Amino acid sequence: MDAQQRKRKPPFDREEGLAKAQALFHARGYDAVSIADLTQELGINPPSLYAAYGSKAELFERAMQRHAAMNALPLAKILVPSRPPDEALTALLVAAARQYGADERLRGCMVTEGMRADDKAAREMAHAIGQAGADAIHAYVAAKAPKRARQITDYVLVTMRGLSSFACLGMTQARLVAVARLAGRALESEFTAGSRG
Amino acid sequence: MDAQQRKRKPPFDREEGLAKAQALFHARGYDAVSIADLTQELGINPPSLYAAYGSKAELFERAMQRHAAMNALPLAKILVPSRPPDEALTALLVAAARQYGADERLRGCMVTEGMRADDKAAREMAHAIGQAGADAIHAYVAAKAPKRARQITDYVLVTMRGLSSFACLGMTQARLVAVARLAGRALESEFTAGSRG
DNA sequence: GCCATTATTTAGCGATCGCTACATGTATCC
DNA sequence: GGATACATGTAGCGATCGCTAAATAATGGC
Repeated sequence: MDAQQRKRKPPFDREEGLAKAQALFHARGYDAVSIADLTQELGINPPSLYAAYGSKAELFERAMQRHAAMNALPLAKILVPSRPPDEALTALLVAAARQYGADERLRGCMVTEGMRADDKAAREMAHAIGQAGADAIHAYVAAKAPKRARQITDYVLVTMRGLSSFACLGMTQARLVAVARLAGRALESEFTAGSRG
Repeated sequence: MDAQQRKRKPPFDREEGLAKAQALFHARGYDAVSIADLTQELGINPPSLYAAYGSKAELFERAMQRHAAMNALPLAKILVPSRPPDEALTALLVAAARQYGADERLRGCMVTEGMRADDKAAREMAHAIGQAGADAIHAYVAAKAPKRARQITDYVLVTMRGLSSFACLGMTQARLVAVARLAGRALESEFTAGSRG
């Protein structure tokens, strides 16, 4: 350590850093991404990260919010009330399958997968963010089949959860979409008047 | 450390220890269970654990094998060739839903959830063990609808994966079973001669 | 009795975890 | 210029991770 001076880089781009963190968390999941991974990817040191984002959990939360804002499925466009509900929900499943298998590195649903993190705080953040989407689907279904809304919503969410998991496991987009289409067939007779209760 | 003598307990029961480890891994998942958790639960010290089971990953593998041997779904009894295949596969989904939601603490499928562990070795062990079940289902389906075997098998596995995840998230057994039954409806028209492909 | 084997004990290894104290540098106000 | 605010740098905190070396106690063969 001779005549070495400490150099300082200009302040780093927080939005760009958040985008990189989002990609890392999405690709590997909350628990498998360390602070060291993040600081290396963002090209900064830990104090800068904490000054900018507060903590690993808060950074994860902001990354999920960014993901939800930029990559969320267009529920409002897919679940239009004028559409036959079985067709609309099938379209939702297919759209999810497409997105979950679209990017080779960012597979599955970041929020949905986050719900199964080992860290409790991360889990709860993911659950809170995911609840909004679940509520939207439930509200749509309830308008079409009030008595069976919970079961149908459960089914759609379970299928999406399975699609996300298999996407993370490497299933191709084509196979995911084929599964989504087949899954939609279970809904075909669910919205006819008085069907099954 | 006065006149304190080192006392030694009798050798611990390895099978009982494996059972306890199995429960721990099932309840919390591979990554979230530490060696300290295991040694405390088994009432032993780390060297005893390593002498008996080799490593954390090997212990996990043996726990999964034990789980598969004792708690596996009775595929051979459910997927009997004489049964209508849509009915048999629905029964499989329902049986899975029942099992995944049966025990308050041991929710979901240990093997299936293990496939998503952060640790690579654990993931691969779970994948290898789970492959046997997937192959069995595929073989059954292929005997009934060779051309659509992969898609139908994918659908069944995705649904089971979703059921396991939601079981881990706390969904009641009744709701899981209802989802399984609804999921089965997608299969009703898949095995009629020449349907869709 | 006596040794070899086996299983336990205490104690701690090196690595990594999330996170932070403190000093150094730059920018902004006056 | 000088003071203040702030973001960066180095360095390292205490805790936990999976795992193990070395010493001690029980066991079985002879």
